[in-house]
Amino acid sequence: MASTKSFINIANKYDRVILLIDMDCFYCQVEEKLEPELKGKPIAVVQYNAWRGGGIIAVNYPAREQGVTRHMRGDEAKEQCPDIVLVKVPSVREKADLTKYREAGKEVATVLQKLTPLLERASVDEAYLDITDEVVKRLEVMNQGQFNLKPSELNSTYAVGYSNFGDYVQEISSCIESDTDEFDCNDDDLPAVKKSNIKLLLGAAIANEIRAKVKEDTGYECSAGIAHNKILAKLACGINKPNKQTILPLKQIQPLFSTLPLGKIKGLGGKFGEDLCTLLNIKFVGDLIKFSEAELQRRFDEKNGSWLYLIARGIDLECVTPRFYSKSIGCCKKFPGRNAISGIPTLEHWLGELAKEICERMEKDVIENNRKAKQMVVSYIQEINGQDVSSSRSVPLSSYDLEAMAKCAFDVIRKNTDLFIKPGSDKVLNNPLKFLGVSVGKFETIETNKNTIQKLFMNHCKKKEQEGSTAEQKIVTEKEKVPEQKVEKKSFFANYLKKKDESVQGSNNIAEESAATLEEVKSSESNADCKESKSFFLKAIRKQQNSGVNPGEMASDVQQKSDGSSSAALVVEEPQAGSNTTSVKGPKSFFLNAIKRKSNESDTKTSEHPTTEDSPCESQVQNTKILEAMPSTSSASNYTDTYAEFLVPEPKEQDFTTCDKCGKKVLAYDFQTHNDFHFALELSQEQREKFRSEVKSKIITTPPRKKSKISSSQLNTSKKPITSSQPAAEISIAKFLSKEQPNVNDSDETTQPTEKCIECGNLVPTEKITEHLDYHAARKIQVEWNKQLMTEGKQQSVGGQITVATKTTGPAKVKTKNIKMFFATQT
DNA sequence: CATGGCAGGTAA
DNA sequence: TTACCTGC
Ligand SMILES: Nc1ccn([C@H]2C[C@H](O)[C@@H](COP(=O)(O)OP(=O)(O)OP(=O)(O)O)O2)c(=O)n1
Ligand SMILES: [Mg+2]
Ligand SMILES: [Mg+2]
Repeated sequence: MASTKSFINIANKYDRVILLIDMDCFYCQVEEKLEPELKGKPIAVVQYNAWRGGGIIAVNYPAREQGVTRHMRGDEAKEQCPDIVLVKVPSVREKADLTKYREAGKEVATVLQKLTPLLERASVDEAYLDITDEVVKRLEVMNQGQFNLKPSELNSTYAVGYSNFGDYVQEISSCIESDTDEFDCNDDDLPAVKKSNIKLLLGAAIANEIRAKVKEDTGYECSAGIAHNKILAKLACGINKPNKQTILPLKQIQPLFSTLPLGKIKGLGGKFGEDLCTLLNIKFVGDLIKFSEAELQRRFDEKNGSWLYLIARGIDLECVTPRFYSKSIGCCKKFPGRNAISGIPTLEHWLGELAKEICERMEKDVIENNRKAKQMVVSYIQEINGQDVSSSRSVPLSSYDLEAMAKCAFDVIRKNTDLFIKPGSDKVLNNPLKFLGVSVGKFETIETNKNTIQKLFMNHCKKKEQEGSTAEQKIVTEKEKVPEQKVEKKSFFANYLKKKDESVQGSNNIAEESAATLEEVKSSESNADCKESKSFFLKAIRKQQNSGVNPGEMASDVQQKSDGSSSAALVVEEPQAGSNTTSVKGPKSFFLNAIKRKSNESDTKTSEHPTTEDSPCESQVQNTKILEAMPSTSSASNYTDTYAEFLVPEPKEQDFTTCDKCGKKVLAYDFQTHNDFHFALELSQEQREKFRSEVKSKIITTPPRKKSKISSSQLNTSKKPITSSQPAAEISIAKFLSKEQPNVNDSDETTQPTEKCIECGNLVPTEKITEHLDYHAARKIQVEWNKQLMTEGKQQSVGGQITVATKTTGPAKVKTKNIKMFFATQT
């Protein structure tokens, strides 16, 4: 198994152009799209509004203006902003269900994937895109004299360090012209540094196209960061939001870092970042630069030390690893405080609910992605002697059956708990559970008899295409490994599968996992075949169609090692996926009692249950025979009481629930405990005494109250200082310091081969021609830019054009701004 | 007792 | 493999 992450060579540190696309207030946008009347109003998305109005997990921008933030309770938000509309996350099976946001995220990612092969989803609402290839192509087009970048393509773009974006563009050309400010870049004298700004600018144009397409296809708005690596792209993205994009130019990194709190860097926002600040007595990212790599490695560890050393310099070598689908499917629920699960029937109930959700999502996943999870992980937190102890156990997963999974999860917890059942009882847990989680992962592609051979050939054909299209990589040996006797069929399969590829592409069935790895991808970039005016989108689409493979591993010429990347095998559609053994709803029913009783008695509980009695699982289970896998659960006792409050997912404004047993009014969030109390009452007197005495002793022996969490196996970690050093490359930057047009041969010191520039007719050393052409490219950008500025007087139309480009009907801002404002001033 | 429900990555 | 960290 390739260890997920891979890294580029440091020599290519500035070569890539990376985008980070992050949706604006994503869950809110999802809700606004579903309920368009919400647009423009302040809204927030909450889950579980019963307690203090629920917890806010997303806030739209109008609401942010009024000071509403994530982490607030719904009630606080109402206080802060009385007009706010609180939208609830759907509750399914008495727990928050995030399906609609996952689906929306996938919809967006699908658009991105179509445009950019090398995509890594980083969360439900963001993705990294490596667009180096496309940028390089456009650069070549520019250098051939077919210039195509217009200022309007850089609408909504910002550059860190420039209050007016036009200044940035202007400076790019003057920078290349006079070259003097390459001085402050005491970095390697790489041509990459010179190309940096132009590449980023082209990246911004591409980002704009991508964002426009996302808006067009999905209706959602997003922001983007444009930089030479993932860390900086992510950082940049957050600087201007919403619906904006931000370039982080090389030369603005250090100025930015000098006042940027360390915690703003992804990965340093937690304890590690805190430790860093304390141990090194620093506050800002820029403060890191004074430490040698060796010292950082000594104080932390080798890996972190090197990483920090580079980060301080704005360098991050992590590849964009192509990944569209998640590696795991999980769900979990907390049972805080007095909601802790203390009865076995309650535990069974919740494991059943969690397993049910997992099963449903897995069934969708198997159809969509043609893969099966091979492992299940059960996580839980139990309170032991007043301390929260978290554990997780993994088990091999062979069946997708709800009951089997639930029973398995139950057994896992039981077997890994020293004292599972309270002594003297058969239903009371010795250690209340405060958290339950079930997740599945370790997916493997389904190999049916039918498609195994097909895929074999598919992969084979793809490899062949790759070899043909990229470079002179042979791997002939591997090719010849294919059984000879099947050679005849080969062409047939190739054609057949190619067709398949195309149709499957459209439905985005791309599996990222596959075996083919190429050692070195040459950065030839000498392909002059693609003609000028072909659109980015057309090219992207054509690329996809040409090879059924996810072109990810080829996508970047600067990605020298593709060991961690994938040549995705396309998934063959399987019309009868459901007919397999996957959805066996057998007669065995571990939790039948729980489910049955819930159905039977739900009407006797607090009246208004919007329950799921008609769900196929339950009705089916009801009609099947009982197999009592868990003897201890067989006896009656009204355990539905123990989770009754969760059967009322929407208690509206009722903070109180009436207890059926004693008629008392009980705080809703105390109800589970209250019912556990009744549950305890039903136990024998003797058991109860025991129970109480233990509770007492617990209270007595519990000192002031610790909030610490511990794990079942305690061990102390110590640091491992390892040192190594690395010489820094020193290359002169003098050769970039010419005046006027750079690189032009003004003296005859030459035995060098030269070339006549198609732009200016000057003779330029052949090896410098690209660089020289960059200069012209930059000039042209400026000229175009200035043209735009010239017509400022009547620019209203242009401004309108630009703002209308996104088709927003909303508050028509910017209307009366002059053209400078068009480039958006930063705050 | 109170963000909660996710998901990915790493050390040991 | 498990516990923990980090971030959305
Ligand atoms: N602690 C968190 C953070 C975020 N989310 C969800 C809700 C968000 O809408 C979505 C994306 O998270 P972001 O951090 O990207 O925040 P938003 O997209 O909401 O806002 P922004 O415009 O700042 O990106 O993930 C969540 O459930 N819990
Ligand atoms: Mg977002
Ligand atoms: Mg995000």
